[in-house]
Amino acid sequence: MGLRLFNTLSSRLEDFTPLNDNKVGIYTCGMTVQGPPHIGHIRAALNRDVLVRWLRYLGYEVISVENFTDVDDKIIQKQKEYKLDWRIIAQGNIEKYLWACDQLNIERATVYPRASQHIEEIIDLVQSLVDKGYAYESEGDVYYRVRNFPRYGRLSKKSIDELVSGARIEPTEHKKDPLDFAVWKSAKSGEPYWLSPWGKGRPGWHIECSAMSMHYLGETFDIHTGGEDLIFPHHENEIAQSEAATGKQFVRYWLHTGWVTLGGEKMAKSTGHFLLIEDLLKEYRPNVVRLYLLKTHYRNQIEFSRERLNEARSAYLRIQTYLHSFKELGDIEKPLMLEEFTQAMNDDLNTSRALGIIYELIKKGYEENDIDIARSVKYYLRTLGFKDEIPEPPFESVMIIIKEVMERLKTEGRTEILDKVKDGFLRIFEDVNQMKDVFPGVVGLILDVRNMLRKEKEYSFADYIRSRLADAGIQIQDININSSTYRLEVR
RNA sequence: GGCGGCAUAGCCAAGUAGCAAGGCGGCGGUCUGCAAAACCGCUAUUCGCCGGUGCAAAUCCGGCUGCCGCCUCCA
Repeated sequence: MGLRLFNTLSSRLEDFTPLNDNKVGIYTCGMTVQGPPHIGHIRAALNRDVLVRWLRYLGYEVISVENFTDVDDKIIQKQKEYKLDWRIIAQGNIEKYLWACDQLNIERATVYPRASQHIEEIIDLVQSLVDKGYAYESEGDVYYRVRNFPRYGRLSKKSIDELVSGARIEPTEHKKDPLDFAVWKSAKSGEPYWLSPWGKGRPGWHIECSAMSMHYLGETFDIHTGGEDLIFPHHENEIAQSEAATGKQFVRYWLHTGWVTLGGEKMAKSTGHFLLIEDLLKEYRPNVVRLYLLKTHYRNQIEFSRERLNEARSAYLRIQTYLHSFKELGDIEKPLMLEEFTQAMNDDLNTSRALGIIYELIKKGYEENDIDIARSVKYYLRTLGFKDEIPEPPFESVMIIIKEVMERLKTEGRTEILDKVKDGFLRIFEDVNQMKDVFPGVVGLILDVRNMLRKEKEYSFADYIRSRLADAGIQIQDININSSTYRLEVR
């Protein structure tokens, strides 16, 4: 069975078939960039990343578009607040967002259009809505006439009549009906503006996504993703605008990501109740954050919690420990348990189940000591977008440690061991071309010294060496009294 | 108030009709001078509550309870 996705439009799982052969167009509602990204934004981006990766894995050619809404009421407010041009604020937040995405190994979208770069398309779209009678001008604003679009509410499962009670008209607005929403807003003095048939103004929120998505992906395209909170009114309005203008179906599959909550409540910029991704990444490795987020199915709510993140860190460490127990891993063409993994991912991107398969493989890997199992684990981690992490040998630290050890041997008068270390050094350097190749030999030498000390029950010295190596990111495991092995920590 | 979602072990989380994946934690063990390491084993006769359908239900239907969200800016 092929890929099945949960479509918000139908509220059910549907078989996925692209509009054009194997080409898939995806539009993701990115941020309104009046503030820096928090973990909720990143969850949505990560979800898109996993989807795009999986579609490509299945052999589809994907064009992925993710927008930045850089002109809206909020950013204009910030401009006044900070006395900074809105473009500076937008640029700063866009950079932070892309930085965080890169950190998390979220593949870049094919294109990142900004509302302000597509004013022409937006004006054309507004004009076409006016021409068709779906929008009207009123004192420099242009409003979409919701009641003219019978399918309004289909995505969010709302009826127009239910909406009436909640709808309001702000004192600054000139709507004919409280349900109507602005597609073009006239500019007040000091606000950014573009020239339009309705005077100086700027796009309303919603219209930019219709204009940009159709510009890059066509009037009908395959997948539109975003956070659950965008279903209403944002995506509902996008559908209304786009379908009214073209007379065609706008989007075929609507996918929505569940919340990240904090203290049981939804994170939101508007309430100041959120955790910046920048701060989170100071505490947790990107792969740990990815594991934490993928452990729950994308449509479910996730409670943000350090305990959960710490759990993810333990689990991640276990995966890494397993993989790093192989010196040279290599790749595999056809991994084990491929059918199970494929089924899980095809079932609406069930990453939770997919991760379960990875853990099963690791367990089996230890039992059977089969390198193909480790290669399969690596293969699946990559498929899910985890960064390959190969620990850097801490060469400098090791050189400092061996110097310390030699000095201590000297002061304690252990010339016998000291001589062995010197001999060992000569042997290491006899057959080496590059300094970094010396690393395993030097660590081995330190471990030999430690084992000699252990044999003599010089435990405090031995434990000192163990702890110095641990400081440098080298974890020792004693096999027996004569030999020890080590593993490098990923830092 | 209207609409929608969720409720599975100590915690997290898959599973949507046929013996309850997995992770974290905990306990026991192997190894060890010790271990914070590593591995192995154990850890839900039961899926919020009540009733129904059915050979069979966590899974379908009805009711109840609790939590969350949307209806206003929001990923």
